[in-house]
Amino acid sequence: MRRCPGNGHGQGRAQFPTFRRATPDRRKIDAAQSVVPADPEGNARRGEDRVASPDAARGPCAPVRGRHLYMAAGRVPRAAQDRADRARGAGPGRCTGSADADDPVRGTLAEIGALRITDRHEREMLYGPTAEEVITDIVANEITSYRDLPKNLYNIQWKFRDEVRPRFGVMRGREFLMKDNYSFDLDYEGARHSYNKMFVAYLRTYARMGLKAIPMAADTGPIGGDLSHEFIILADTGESAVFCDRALLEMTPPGDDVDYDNDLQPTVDTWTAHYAATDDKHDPGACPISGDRLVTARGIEVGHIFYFGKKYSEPLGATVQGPDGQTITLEMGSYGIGVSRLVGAIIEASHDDNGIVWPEYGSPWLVGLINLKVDDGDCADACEKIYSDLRAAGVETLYDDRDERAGAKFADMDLVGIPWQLTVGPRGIKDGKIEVKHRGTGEKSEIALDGLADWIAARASGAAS
RNA sequence: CGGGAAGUAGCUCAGCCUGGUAGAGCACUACGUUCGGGACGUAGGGGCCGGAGGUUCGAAUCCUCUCUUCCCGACCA
Repeated sequence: MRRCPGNGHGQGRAQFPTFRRATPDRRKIDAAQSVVPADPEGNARRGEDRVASPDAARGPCAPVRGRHLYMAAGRVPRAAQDRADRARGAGPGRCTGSADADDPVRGTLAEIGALRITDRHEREMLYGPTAEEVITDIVANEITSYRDLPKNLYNIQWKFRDEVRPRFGVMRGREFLMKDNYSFDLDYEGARHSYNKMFVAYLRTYARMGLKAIPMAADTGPIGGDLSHEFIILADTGESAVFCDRALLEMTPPGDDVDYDNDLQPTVDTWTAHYAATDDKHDPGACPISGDRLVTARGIEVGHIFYFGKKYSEPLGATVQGPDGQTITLEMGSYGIGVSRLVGAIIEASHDDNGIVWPEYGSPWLVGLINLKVDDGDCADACEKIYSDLRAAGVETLYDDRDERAGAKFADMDLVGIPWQLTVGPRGIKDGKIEVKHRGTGEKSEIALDGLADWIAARASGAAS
């Protein structure tokens, strides 16, 4: 991101998008910029994702064949939001920031350091710095038996911070989408197992998004606790310097055969056995590994997990009754993923000279459909059918029906980086065939229209979640 | 809150040092050719050079002030 020439001056820094300039090709950069802005009027046009000819952007009266790419680009963060909403079920998040300070339960929030403020009506309020307190309070009120444990609750919401200096687009803004998990266990062993499960799950989650995330021992910071790891991905444009053992780069994340009920400690141990530290923890004078094993790079933090025991459960009274009638104070941990910044991180880690290379996990669309000749009846009919079939199958699709040159459409589709490209042109459609291209590998093949349903079914079950 | 840069065409920039009334690429308009991997030719349109003072016969250019933006640091996912 740092080298992408955009609207920046001097150093050539730019906002999103974040792939670096590989060639000084202004056309790509111009196109990239057109993809960026959240759509100015796209809200009214939600639901269909088509690429438009520039004509469409001129005014409401202009004939609309499709919609300009940037109209659809607001979908990237929106898709993340939608996914989050879907995962959460309907309705707004339950966890909000402020609470009445006079509430006896909330009162204990002050004891653990929550910020006390007075609002314009001179009411005393407490600002919850994190959702830990709220979640803990919910559990304290709702969970009363050891039989309900262990429990793992999650909270997905946009968070807001008074960021001193917002920069790098979605990487560091005043608002960001965050997913947090909170584990509740009866004892330390259980809590440690919960921690390990999330540790492994996060390794796999990042791997599925095409990211090599390296767990690094981290400060527990304001959340507290005595066990914590940051998940950092390496990118030239990372926000901070990181140092780690070369061996970590060669390790393979756990595969599909992980059994989360087994003891995961050995797996965690192998990942934490090697040296890895961010610059604020790295002391060049006291580095335990030799220079030839030490990798110096830049990293982006994409997740942070904590074990913090009874820090919140104790003061907030999150207890259950055990089998012997004893009161048990719960052991807790929390596990966060920066969802919105992941969008930027993925692009940093996955791009080439032609643009973004979205992994299937994380891509705003799974399929890009290109109509090479929009005024050809056969092509248009085929595309409409394919488009509706894909949508019916739940496959998120961007349909490029602009009246543009073929080359421009291919290049734009590569730039946007959608994993699968379906190309419909007069040459192939005569024989009932369309072209399939995979963005990541560049491999192209022809498939028959008849067989498309199977292809769609495979895609729909493969990557959608 | 400190430090450093930049403001000139829709966009990215050159011109400024050595004052003489503004250029390039892309984008845009028209016509023709082209049309399955970001086409080409010809002809065009478009800028009171961020703002205000000052120096000068003359200021984008030199001086002063001012506004805005960007970058770096502290902080943080």
